Amino acid sequence: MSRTPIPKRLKEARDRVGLSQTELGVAAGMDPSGASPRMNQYERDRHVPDFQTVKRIAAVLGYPVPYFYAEDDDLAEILLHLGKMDDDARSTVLADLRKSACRG
Amino acid sequence: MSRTPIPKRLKEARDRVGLSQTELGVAAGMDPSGASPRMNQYERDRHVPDFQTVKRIAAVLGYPVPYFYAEDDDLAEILLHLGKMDDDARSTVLADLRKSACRG
DNA sequence: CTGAATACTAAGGATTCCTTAGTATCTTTG
DNA sequence: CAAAGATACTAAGGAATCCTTAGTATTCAG
Repeated sequence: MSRTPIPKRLKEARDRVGLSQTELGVAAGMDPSGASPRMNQYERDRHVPDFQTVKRIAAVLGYPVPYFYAEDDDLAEILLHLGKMDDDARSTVLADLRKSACRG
Repeated sequence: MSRTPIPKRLKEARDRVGLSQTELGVAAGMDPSGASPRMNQYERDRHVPDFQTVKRIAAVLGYPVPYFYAEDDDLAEILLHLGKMDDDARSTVLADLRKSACRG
C-alpha cells in the first residue's frame, strides 16, 4: 500500500507531458546527477518528496500542488480543472459553491 | 517564510472546532504524552507531519486532505466546500467542470 | 495570587531522505 | 541478432528531519 498519492499522481502527470523521470527532475531544478534516482524513488513510493520539491514539480507541469495529495480520483480531476482556470473563473466557482452551501 | 501551508491550515481548522493542540493530536491517534509538542511543532512550522498524520488529523476534523496542502486561500476554501459535499454533489461539480473545459 | 490548562521549546535518539555508484530493462539501428 | 544509448531502477551510507522526553512559559478561571 502506498504512503501517499504522490507516486500515482506523479506518474499520471509525467506520462501526459511525456518527460523522462530525469528530465522532469532536472526541469524542477534538481542536480542532474541525482535527478534520476530521486524521481524514481518518488514514483516507486520509496521516498516522499518534501513540499518544496512537490511545488517545483507542480510548477513545471502546470498542476496545482494539492493535486499530488489527493487520494480520491474525482477530487484529483476536479483539482486539475481548477488548476487550468484563471483566477476569475476560479472565483466564480468559489462563489457558486458558497451559494450552494447556503441553500444546502 | 513557512515551508508548507500546514501550520496555517491546521490553526484555522483547529480554532474552528475548538480543540487544544493536545486534544486534536490525541484524537488523531497520537501518544498522549507526545501529542502536545508534536502538534505544536506542526503549527509553529518547526516540523512537517508525514502524510498519514495529516490524513488522521483531516479525518478527525472532517476536512479533505488536500486542503492542508493548499497555499492559495481561494483553493483552500473550495476544498472545504468540496469536503462537505456527498459523492453525488461532487460528481455533479466534476461533470460541470468537464463541460466548461470543453467549451473552453 | 494560585493552580490548572494550554502553549511552547531544547536536545538527542530514531527515522527518513538525498547522493553516489552502480545494475537492469527497454528501444532503437546496423 | 548485437551493440549502443536511453530510460528505469536499486543498494547503501552520510545528511537531514522528525518524534520523544523533559521540561519552561503563558494564559485563564477562581
